[in-house]
Amino acid sequence: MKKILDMITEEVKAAFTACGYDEKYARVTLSNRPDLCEYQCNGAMAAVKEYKKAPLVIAEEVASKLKENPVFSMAEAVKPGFLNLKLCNEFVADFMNGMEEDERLGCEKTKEPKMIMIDYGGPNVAKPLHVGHLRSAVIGESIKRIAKFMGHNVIGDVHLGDWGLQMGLIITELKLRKPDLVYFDENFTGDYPAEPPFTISELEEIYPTASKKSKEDTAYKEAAMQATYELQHGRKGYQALLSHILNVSVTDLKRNYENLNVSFELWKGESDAQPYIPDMVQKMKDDGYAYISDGALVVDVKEDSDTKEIPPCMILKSDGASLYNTTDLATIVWRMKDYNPDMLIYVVDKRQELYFTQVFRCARKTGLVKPETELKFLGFGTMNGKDGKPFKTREGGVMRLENLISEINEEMYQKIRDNQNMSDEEAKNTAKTVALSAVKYGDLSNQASKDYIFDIDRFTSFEGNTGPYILYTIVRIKSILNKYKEAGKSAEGARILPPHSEDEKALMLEISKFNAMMENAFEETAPHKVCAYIYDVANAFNHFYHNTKIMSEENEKLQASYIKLLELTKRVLETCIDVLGFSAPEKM
RNA sequence: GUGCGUGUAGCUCAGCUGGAUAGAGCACUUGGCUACGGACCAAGGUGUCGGGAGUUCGAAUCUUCUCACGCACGCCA
Repeated sequence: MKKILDMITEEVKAAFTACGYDEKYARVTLSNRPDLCEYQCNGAMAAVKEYKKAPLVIAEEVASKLKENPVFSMAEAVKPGFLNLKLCNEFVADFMNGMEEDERLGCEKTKEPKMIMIDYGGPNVAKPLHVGHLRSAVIGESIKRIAKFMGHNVIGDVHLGDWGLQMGLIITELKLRKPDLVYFDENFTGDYPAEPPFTISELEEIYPTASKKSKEDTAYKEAAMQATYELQHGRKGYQALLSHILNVSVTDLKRNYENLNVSFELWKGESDAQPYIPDMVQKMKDDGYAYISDGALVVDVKEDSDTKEIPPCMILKSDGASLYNTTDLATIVWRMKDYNPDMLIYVVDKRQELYFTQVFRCARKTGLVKPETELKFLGFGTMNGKDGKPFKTREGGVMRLENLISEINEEMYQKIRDNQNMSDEEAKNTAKTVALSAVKYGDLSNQASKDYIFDIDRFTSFEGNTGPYILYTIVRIKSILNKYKEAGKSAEGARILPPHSEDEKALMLEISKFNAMMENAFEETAPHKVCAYIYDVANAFNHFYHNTKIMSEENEKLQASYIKLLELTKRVLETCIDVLGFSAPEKM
């Protein structure tokens, strides 16, 4: 389905042309004076120079042409040269019916599906998720869903931090505690046990302990570095341990992400990129891109247009070891090889922007990616507490994500239990659903790139621009639809009639923006646009709802039309919250 | 020091590919409930859009200077 704005623009273009003006002046926008009109065109004022006529004259000519057009119920020229437009009710109703009949609500899939890989999540194995991981997961998941909805092939990769000293530390600590384990016996040749020698909670305790020790004890640290080295150079027992660590950790991570309604197609880690490093580095050397600078192997990534000196991208440290850049580049290698993506999106803390600029340029320069492959850095801002400083626990420590979520679940549970008579079980599940909407909507309704203040009280409120408010609106619609059904009625096959009130028309006009909004949200990778849209729709619906008695409407056809409009509203809202990554309960 | 980002109502945020009177929510005041779910709705006022200059018929939006804050700037990730 065409976008409503495009349909209107076409009509206005025709009018401009018919009056002898270039159609480029016929750009139509949403009215910024809803009291005066629904849509407007400011082209007459811009056309003054070319045609040497008063803007009002031009606007009036076009307006009189448009008055003959059945699409518009009003077309008038105003003061300096504005062209104010209102849509004909029948036209709007047709558009609603078009959306209603389409399973995609009038939003066509892209004609050129791309293979898009999204790198988000970024947890470290053996370390619990903390609040710093929240944004990447929430934003990445939403971007993924928006892209999928638009018809692209999308793969989310969690990109585990499973490489480096942290593994050596865990092995070292474990060896100290349980030296008799077969993993430490270099002469062992049999099969290693299938059962891991630790639980997730032990693992989560081992790492910080080891990390702390290594900072105080140099011998300990050296042992850990040695273990890391041996692990990375094929020591069997250690590799068996690594896979245990991975299994235990990933199982736990999956459970945590599931609670967030976040999932990944790929659970690859930094370690998966390691096999690609030697060839990649060799090729960079052979091609003459990589050279030694201050002992390290680097690739220049400066460009003439830079306003600032961009340091070279480091490929290997002066001791020959790989580093973050190396792993990320090698990750690009396998991603291109296995999936040949048209676009790679990184949902990462915005402070890493310079790093990724270097990595992207290096990948492009050394031919790791196709010239047309799009590399996109989607940096997000910090999640701050009410004091405007990075979010911490009351004690000032790093907040575990799990704790944050259960805190919010609990708060929501209290609210729901007090207000609804439902079973405890049901209240808990509903609370989880609503709490997730609070967290995600609270995050996504802000622009990703900005820092934002995580205010539990505000996010969990049922009033205002919040997730719960959106859910409440959906639940309310469901309730009416059920009542209608319980009354033994069906709106099957009914048409949405032209609006009977200003409120109803306003709701329709809001709804009609759906396809344009979704397309835009994808292009700008901007979930907050989806939030803004559903908030507008929810508001428009509530106005309409408040002024229109639906169940007591006696005209059956009109009532069926209302029901259809409600169903459409519900579908639109549900589709939107689905791409945002949460869902609505039946009751709340 | 250099570069990037941010600065809009008391608070939290939209708007930023130039348009009419700069918008929401929260908070505050007032009014409406034995309810198609009042967790709602209606009404009320709040602004040197950080500041100056410029471009333009027209600037929160574009250019430039400037102030404040934040972040990043080769062997961490």
